[in-house]
Amino acid sequence: MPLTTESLFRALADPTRLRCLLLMRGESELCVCELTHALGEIQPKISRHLAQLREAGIVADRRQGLWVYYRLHPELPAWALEVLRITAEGVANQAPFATDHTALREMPNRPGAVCCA
Amino acid sequence: MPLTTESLFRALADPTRLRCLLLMRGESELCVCELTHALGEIQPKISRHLAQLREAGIVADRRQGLWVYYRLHPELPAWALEVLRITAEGVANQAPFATDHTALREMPNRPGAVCCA
DNA sequence: CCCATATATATGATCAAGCGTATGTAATGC
DNA sequence: GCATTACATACGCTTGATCATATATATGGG
Repeated sequence: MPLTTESLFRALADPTRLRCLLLMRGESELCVCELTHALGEIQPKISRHLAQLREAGIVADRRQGLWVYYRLHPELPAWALEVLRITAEGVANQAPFATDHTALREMPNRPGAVCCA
Repeated sequence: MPLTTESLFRALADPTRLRCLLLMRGESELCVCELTHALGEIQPKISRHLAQLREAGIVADRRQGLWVYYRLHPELPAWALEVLRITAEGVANQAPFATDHTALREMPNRPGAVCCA
């Protein structure tokens, strides 16, 4: 079932989901605890929104050990990626999007960094 | 109050509103009866959605005689226009968006055409 | 097997979205 | 003033979104 405008824009309409997507767009993939830390939200809230994005076909997930990594779905249509790109540029200087990337980079003990450095 | 990602994407998430916006993007401005006819929906439904778009600052309206003409708000930020452009291209061949433009052009007695031709 | 960590889901409550029908308002012409 | 046309809004209803808290599941290490 292809991605509809309704399902994409409904996903982007919630700031929590949009923040996650814009973070994933910058990094190759992110686990739940990284997103939880970067956004400063509680884990069940992040997990529920990620489940919605997964069910809509907007993100893909991959389990590695204890961690589940999320990334933009590799088969996302080009127009959806363009919408994300335009949005990322449009909100680059706005809260809370602007601070999410720095909060992520300042996170201690990031799983990927710990085991693969 | 500037347009937020939340208010824009929430507006685009409803197919009725998105169809109206993509039609307005192609024409200079459209009155309610033109949108009602093009979409094949009842008038109060169109009117309620247009009110939401107006309150969100996404469209502007202008009364001329009996008719109220709606257009994309002239102060819409560039990134919002870009999102609309990408979306219009992405769904150009999909129902119901593809047929809306032709349904509009085949409408008899369009107000603008009647009085100004 | 038991425990700790990471993530997912269930629960119950609150709040907003969207709908069709009915009615209100605004402009025009007679 | 009255009727007509165009548009807006109120009402009652149903459905769905989001949340915080609590609990379940999964993996890896002792």
